[in-house]
Amino acid sequence: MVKNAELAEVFADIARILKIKDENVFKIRAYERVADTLENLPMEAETLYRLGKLNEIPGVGEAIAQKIGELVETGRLEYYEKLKKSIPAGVLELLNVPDIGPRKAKLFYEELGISSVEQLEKAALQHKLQKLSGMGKKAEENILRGIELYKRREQRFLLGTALPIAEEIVSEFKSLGEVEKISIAGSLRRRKDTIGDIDLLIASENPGKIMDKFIHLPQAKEVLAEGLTKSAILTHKDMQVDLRVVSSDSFGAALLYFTGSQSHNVHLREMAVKQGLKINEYGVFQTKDDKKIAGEEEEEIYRILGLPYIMPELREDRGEFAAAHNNKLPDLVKLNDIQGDLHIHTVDSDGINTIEEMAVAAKLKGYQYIAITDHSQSLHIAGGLDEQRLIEQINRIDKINKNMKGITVLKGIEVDIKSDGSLDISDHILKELDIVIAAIHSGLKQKKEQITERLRKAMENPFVDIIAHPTGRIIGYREAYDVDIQEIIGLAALTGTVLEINSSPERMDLNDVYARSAKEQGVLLSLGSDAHQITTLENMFYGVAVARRGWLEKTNILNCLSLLELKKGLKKRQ
DNA sequence: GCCGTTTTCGGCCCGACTGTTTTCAGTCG
Repeated sequence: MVKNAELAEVFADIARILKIKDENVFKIRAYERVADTLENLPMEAETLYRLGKLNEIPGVGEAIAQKIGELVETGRLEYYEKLKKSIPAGVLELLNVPDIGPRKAKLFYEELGISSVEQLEKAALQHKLQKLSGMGKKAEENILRGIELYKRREQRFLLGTALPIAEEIVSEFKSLGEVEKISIAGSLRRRKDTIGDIDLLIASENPGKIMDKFIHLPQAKEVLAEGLTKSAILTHKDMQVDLRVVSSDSFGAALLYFTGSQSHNVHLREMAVKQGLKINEYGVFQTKDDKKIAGEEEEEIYRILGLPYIMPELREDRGEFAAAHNNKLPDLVKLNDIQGDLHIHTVDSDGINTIEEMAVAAKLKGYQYIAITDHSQSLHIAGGLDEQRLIEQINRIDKINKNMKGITVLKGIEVDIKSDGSLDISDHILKELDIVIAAIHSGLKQKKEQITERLRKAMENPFVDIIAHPTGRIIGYREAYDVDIQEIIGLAALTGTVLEINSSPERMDLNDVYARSAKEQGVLLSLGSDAHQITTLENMFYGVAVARRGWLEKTNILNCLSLLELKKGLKKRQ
């Protein structure tokens, strides 16, 4: 089985090589686009190939379909192998260094034989680069600086890491009188699960004062760039923050532009051209007389193009334009649509607060209910409950519910799916619970068929309501286990099992793409904070972010239901 | 290389900044 990620890498690589070979830019863009599409496709391209449906993937035409076929059938691609022979892999790596694009990479390789970042650094230190045509002293210095940056910030940051930092900076600016408007932009505003850098946008008539404050922020370790419209700093965590200042009447256009995504912007601008309009970061202009007709608000820009407002989370060019055109945009779920939290741990396993403490905190958040879902016995390391301790917990929760007003505590468990697919709590006990979530925590390296089979067995159990963190990924640390996610979604639909969007920022699992696919197949999703203490109940925010990026409405989410409706939505207990 | 309520061929978003240039190429978002 060839994974989409592998296909995507091949096409991204092809695009990079073609860049250095100075090929047609539109051909390059075609490969880049298809790489991006494949990476975010909910289905395996191989499956589509077998069904003869590759042409349904946007950006896949005859030539690329043929290449995917060759990769699937033979595991390699002759065209790609040939290309690779012409350019050393290290030269492609040079493209990852800021300030180095295809022209410079080619120049360094052809003139000086440089084929790795290390060699490039050495050549720069020996001042060999400045002698090349088109280069100079400053350009060489910038390359050394770029290499430094490249070494330090190769990784992406979790949404949950970047957002608090961004919000802290925003709040520091809000007190400044010169700030007319301020917003987070970029992928952070689109709530992607990982972020490359933080983009901020401010409307002000006094950019000098704004920039001065920016480069002197306590968070700033280093100033990377300083200008009147655009500056950049590096925080102590080596996170880059870009700030742009525009005038108030361009704020909407600038926000639209800096929020992206790139492909959303391109699509939007292409639409505008067809209507005799031009969009840039200053506004919308009529092509015939260059008259500005919008720019202050994002809403008016969409409106002029005949579109309803498109939420930032949807701006990925994954069908939002067609939906907007047909008035079929989803009414995205909001944080306050959430009526309760269905994945919570306590001191009874590896949490640090008691059931009562979690319940009181949840009540303060306005929840109607929470489910206590501690680990089960197989997870020794987490102090998982055996059947006796679970029964004891059930009794305790009954008492708590008698005394607690304003919130209902549901009796639950995060039951372990063992490596043979059986559960480590017996059915007659599970039957006594209000809600059962099942999850895989071991045997993560099993073959796809085995993992899929384990999950199938769990879903077919009449007492299992929810599958927790269905792919098992830990962002930046552990890949998802090998599972046929489309089969899981199909089985969820068939068995009436709910799939979780685990809201912990390092999981966010299911992710946006799969959540959307689940919705389209009529599967209900549940949002669980997976809180192990009071403070992480707040992680629900990140689950909502995934849900919104996955086009989910509140009707698609189990815990947007009232307690009464929730019980109807779960599997029936005999 | 893809794509089509303007096109099956001729298009394919738009501008800022930087550095090396005497008018522009390269890179970035």
